Amino acid sequence: MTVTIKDVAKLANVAPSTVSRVIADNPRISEKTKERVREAMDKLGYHPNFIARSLASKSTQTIGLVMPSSANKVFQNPFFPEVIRGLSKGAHDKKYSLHMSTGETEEELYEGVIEMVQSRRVDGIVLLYSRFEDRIVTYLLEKKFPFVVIGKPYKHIEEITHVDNDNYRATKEVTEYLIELGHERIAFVGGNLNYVVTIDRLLGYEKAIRNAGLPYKDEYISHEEFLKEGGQEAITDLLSLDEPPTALVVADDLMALGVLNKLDEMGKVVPDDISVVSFNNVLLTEISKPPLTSVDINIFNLGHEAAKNLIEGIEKPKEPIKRIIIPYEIIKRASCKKIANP
Amino acid sequence: MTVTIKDVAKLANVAPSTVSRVIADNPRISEKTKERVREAMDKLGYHPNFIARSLASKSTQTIGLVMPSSANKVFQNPFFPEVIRGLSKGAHDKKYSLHMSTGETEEELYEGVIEMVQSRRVDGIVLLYSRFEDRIVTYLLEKKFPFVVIGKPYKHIEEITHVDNDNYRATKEVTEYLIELGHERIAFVGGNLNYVVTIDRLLGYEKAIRNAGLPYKDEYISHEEFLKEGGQEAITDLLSLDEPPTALVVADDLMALGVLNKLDEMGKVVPDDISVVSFNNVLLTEISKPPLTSVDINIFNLGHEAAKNLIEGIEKPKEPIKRIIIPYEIIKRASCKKIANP
DNA sequence: TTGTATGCGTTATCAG
DNA sequence: CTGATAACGCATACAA
Repeated sequence: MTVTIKDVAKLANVAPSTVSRVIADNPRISEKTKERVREAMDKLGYHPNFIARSLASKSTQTIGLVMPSSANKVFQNPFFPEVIRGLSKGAHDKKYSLHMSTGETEEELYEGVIEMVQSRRVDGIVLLYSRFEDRIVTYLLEKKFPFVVIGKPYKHIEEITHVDNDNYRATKEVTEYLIELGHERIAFVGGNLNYVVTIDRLLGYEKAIRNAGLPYKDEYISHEEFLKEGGQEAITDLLSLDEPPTALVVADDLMALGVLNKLDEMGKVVPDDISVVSFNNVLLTEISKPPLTSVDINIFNLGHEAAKNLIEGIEKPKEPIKRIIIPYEIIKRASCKKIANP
Repeated sequence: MTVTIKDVAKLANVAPSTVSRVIADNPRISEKTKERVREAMDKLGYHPNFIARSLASKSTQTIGLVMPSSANKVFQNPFFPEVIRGLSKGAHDKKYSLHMSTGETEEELYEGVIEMVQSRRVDGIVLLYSRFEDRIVTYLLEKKFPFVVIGKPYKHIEEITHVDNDNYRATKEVTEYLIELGHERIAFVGGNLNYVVTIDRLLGYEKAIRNAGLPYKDEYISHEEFLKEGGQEAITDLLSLDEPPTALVVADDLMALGVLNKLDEMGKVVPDDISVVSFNNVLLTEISKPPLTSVDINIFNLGHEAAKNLIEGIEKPKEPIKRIIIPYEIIKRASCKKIANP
């Protein structure tokens, strides 16, 4: 039924192994027979069976993707399509393909990873996020299974190849930008504290505040899950302080959109009454009202480099652990303004 | 190094084939030996090798996903994470996993599909969109390879299992809703005409307009690619007509967001000056200003049913072609209003 | 430069 | 109920 290497061999009057070598473009085969074999392949419409090849060569040319559990709202963040686009490109460049781990809950996700590793379906894994105390990381480390994380690992930084932005510096810089605009009451609206990136950004914010000699107040720090639900309350709380902030550093564009919405509801005008900066620079920032000043963290490249370096690590197991820092850029739009009169 | 079925067999004092049967939970094996074998598996930390299993059983338990080319901006639409969530659930339910085809251009995408099929990496394919004259569909049909499309196939509807909404009726209904609110000048802002869904929605719109005895004007129909670029111009054009529309039917939430933005820029207030309805009901609709009235097409279920039915088709090849229609629901928010005085 | 033989880890087909 | 043994389709060490 299906045409195999043997059929090709027969037609081309060579041994199956020769056909195999032609597929691999082995230089020790003469051009003449290569040509003959290729003709036979064409004539029969032959295509190598990836499964068989994988079994024999013990390599799947596939990388596994681990996303946050799909039940999680984070999943909806436009960050993911974009990072996948980068991963896809990086994989495709080296003829790898992508396998998605599936799972609704944390538990299912973890099992999915174990399954991928044990059943040898993938040659390596990319974690699309970095959180505290991640059992998955512990497991992969222990198994010595090739993987890279996008973001900064919580622990074992020296042992894990990762692709990250300098979120500390980026946040420091963007906070300094607000300070330069004359703001002295700047609040930080962070996301889930379980993600390492949240902490990095918080620390950068703090550094800028302290460097400028401004008071670092706990009331100015809030961590709300996401969008509608909590994010909204956070804003209400912030604005009802005795000295409400005049500027907000929001850790994510999508969250910032929710913030913008809430501010509008409360009758606050951005940027006249309050300035807002956020992170990621996804498509939405351009079409929000007003367009958001946002830190472009170059999501595509995060994915691209992750795939590229994972594959290098797979193919050259002696490759050292790497830390790749992707540059960021502050994209100034219309959501920030010099403070009127303090 | 790696522990195989043979190691388990040796330890449990049975034949490898018996171990294989225990894995498959074959009822003809006595509980006693099953127990013994399972103990051995545990003790050795055995895990079946998926690749080997696939080769022997000629089934990969994997379904391939075909998304629009990643260069395309459509890729950024929150529709995709959500539909993937559904697919993921549907696949996971039946112990299948997901393989992503990668590719930046149409050409690469097409090659990716051929590769998936020929190399037998996947048992079936889900097309996450439906467009005109899709070579991929033609190819899969010709190869008689199992696949389902999300959306309505352009051709060969009777031969392709697909999961869709009744977009015609949904758009008709939502347009009628605007008519009931007193609107008589209603424009349609559609997306890319290459997608079948765009046409269905346009036709539903037309039907409602004609049913109500309103004039169907070409000037009220615009098709712009996406967001910023063209969508913006479309709005300018519409509003500079002699009889500008008082309501807009926009074919996609993300596009609607762009529209809202442009309207705001032009000093138009939604819904006081102009009403807007859109489609998909993604997360963003809630946090836009104003919150958008949107048709919830139940994206998750589109994906879930697609996976479910594809797998059924794979496992029972005699299964008939199916057409699954996912119900929709109009979610009324704050972007529509009774017309003041015509 | 090419062919032969064997193995990759399972499942499936026979027997018994 | 269980055990040999032959596929599955390809890669590779070893021969020639």
